Amino acid sequence: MLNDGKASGYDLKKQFESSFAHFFAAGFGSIYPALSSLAEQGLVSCQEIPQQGKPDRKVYEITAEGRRYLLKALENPAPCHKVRSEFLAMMCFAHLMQPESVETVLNSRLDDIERFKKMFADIEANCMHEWPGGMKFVLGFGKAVSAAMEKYICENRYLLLEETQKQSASA
Amino acid sequence: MLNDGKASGYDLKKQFESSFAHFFAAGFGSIYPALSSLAEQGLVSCQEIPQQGKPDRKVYEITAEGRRYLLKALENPAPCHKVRSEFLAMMCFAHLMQPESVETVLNSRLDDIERFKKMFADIEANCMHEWPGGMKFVLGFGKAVSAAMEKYICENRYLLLEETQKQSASA
DNA sequence: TCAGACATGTAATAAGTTACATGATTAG
DNA sequence: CTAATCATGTAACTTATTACATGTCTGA
Repeated sequence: MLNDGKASGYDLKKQFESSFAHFFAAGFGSIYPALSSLAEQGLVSCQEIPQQGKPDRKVYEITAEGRRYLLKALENPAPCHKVRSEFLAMMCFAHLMQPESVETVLNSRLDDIERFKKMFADIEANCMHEWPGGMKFVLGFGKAVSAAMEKYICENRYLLLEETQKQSASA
Repeated sequence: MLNDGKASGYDLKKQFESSFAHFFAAGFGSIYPALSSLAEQGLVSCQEIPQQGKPDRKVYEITAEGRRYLLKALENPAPCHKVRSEFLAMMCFAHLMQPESVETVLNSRLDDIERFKKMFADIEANCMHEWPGGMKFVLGFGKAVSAAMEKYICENRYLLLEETQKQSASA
């Protein structure tokens, strides 16, 4: 991310919460130690800007060595793409749940997707023009997958509810 | 998984590599310690079956207490669904890559998706009938999302390649 | 006046991955 | 004869999450 310009840990966190949110999570507990470690290795440099009332702002910038390192990292021919879904794990056992409980879970998932869609629209309206094609591709990917998930859930939720109904009727 | 019947760690691993592969990864290093810990807590019981030439087969079975624990765990109203994609992270920087390198990455992703699709078809043909609706929903979810990813990549890969071409032309 | 943005970090814990360690049987 | 399947586990290491710790400024 620093390859696209200087930033503080706080700035990066905001990116993780917006444009990167659909495929990569990171909290302060990962970001700050990572920046320190990168600085130690000489892959980024750090400029401290004194401030009143809050900790000094530390603005990080990628170095020439950092750029070389990034380029080498981009040579990985088969980067992974992993999903870890407690949601899907839970839905495997929908027949053990109360129908209202299944509804709640489904709706909360749909809400998450809705939030992503709003975020995508926001990003598209604001900062998309200044982005390279790669970022557009990645944003579009998120939109396409979100839309597919939403459509699938809406069209197939009956599969889950039928069974819990049967369950609660026999119980 | 033990709720659907007895199994050994080895058996569970096979499930993680087939029907669960698209939303939950686990290796032996996670499975065996987890089974031991569950047994210690009394949530599963273990029956050791002696064998020659290989370690005793340990068949685990869920206990009544384990079932109660599962039911309580299924009350979580907002289970998470996380994606961690080195693939998408890499594609953000496609403009820094060689066009052939981008092609390689894209094709390897497409191969992965193809493998998933074959696996889904296999599962559907074999064991699907005996499954509860939840498992069918989850399998269908995987199929829908895989299809959406494949379609998106095929229709939008030009976004990535245009830029690297420009890059290599100007270089 | 109260929430939220700004701004950094550490420490403890939890979780996950990888390598190591062993070895028979079976199908191609 | 070779690769895969069966079958278990531990130890070391890497990674990520959560809670803690602090405090100002701004807008509603």
